[in-house]
Amino acid sequence: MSAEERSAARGSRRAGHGRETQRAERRAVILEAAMQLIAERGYRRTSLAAVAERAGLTQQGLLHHFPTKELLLIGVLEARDRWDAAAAASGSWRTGTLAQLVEYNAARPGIVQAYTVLSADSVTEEHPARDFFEARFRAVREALAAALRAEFGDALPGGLTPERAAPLLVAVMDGLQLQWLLDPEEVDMPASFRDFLTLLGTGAAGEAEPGPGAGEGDREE
Amino acid sequence: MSAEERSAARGSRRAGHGRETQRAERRAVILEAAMQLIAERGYRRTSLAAVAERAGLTQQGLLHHFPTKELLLIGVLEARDRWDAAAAASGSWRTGTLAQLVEYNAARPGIVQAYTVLSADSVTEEHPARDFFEARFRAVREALAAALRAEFGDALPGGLTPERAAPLLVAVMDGLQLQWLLDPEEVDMPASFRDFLTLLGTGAAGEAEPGPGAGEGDREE
DNA sequence: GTCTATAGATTGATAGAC
DNA sequence: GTCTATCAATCTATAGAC
Repeated sequence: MSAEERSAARGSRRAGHGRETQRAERRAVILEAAMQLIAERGYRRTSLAAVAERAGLTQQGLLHHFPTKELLLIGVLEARDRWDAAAAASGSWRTGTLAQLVEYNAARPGIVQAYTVLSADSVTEEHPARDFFEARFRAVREALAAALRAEFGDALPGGLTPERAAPLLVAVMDGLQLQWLLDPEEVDMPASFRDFLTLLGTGAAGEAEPGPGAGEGDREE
Repeated sequence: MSAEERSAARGSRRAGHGRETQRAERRAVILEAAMQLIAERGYRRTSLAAVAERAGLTQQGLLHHFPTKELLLIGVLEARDRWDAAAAASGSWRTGTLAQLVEYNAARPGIVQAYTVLSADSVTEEHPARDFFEARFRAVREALAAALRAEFGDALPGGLTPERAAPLLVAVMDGLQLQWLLDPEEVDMPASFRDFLTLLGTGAAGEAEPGPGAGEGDREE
């Protein structure tokens, strides 16, 4: 009975799926639970027991998949980068894509919160994610500068070089996220980001004020 | 003997200084230690015992001045706002003042780190500093917008209204701090901020490119 | 007002049965 | 691969002597 219950709880083994797949699914469930909790409470206040409970196993079962809390954190960060692949991995960035990404983030406060809390937490001494974020920010700035250079050449319409615009773009995105998380009613993150693109001169300045009565484009539903 | 030792350890009571002053000095020492440690390790990883040790008293002595860890945190935040009064309290903001503030911050990574870690930490659930930062960001945006309006009227040279520029200014400052803390060699925070002021059209655009060979002004020594 | 002592809870991690 | 049981450390906070 208990064996059947456990088997059922894990989901019936589908044909053609080997143990590798099951293992990966289990890890994915754990990582999802960990990301949710880190977003809710921060990394340090998130206990392994709480993650395990939400993932539907015991703390010790969790430690079988991620031997330490630090390795679990790194797993979460890598998963977020995978999820975020459109922004971090491919070199095919354009400013329009960035505006879409901000739009996308504005609908997912949990993930944004996990990222905001973790990235700021990582500046503390000997934080396990410090190297990760340092490398990530550098890579993002470089990829962004390269993409801007490919699109606009040596200078953006606003006058900045791509290399000087890149850290500002990243800063605006992160800074707006913080204000928006604290006060979503007051801060219109996508609109503010479009304002910044307009300043840079890379934004679709025409689209910034689409005019009233247009029946297409911005509809949500 | 022990009474004399204790009296000596606290510093001899100077004439004209009452108990109130001693108490305030004691509190200031504790707050300084707490801010240092929060900057180094974050709020949650900072134990009361560690703060007490650095402040030169026991954990229980500390709890006499700040009955809970949360009240200590609030004390630190209020002290930072007092220290930061030039930026947060007075309504006499101008963009030149902001550039100076960024410059000033660039020389004080400890305080910037405490602020960055705490503000991001505060977005987590039921964080004791959440209300503080929500109110603070709102007040800063409003004061900034009012100052910009007084200086430039309904629209900045770059085209934005003061109310739309304000959250971007705050975002750039916070976002640059994060990147700079992680990688001070790579990120020139004051220069990037001046780039942003140039975009806004409020910056001293002439100073932005002083030209090579100038013997004055930007020297670091 | 500061101390010693300790309560009371939670944490990350290990050992070993099944 | 997941479980039960448990450890050792650490934390915030309280009680009471001096």
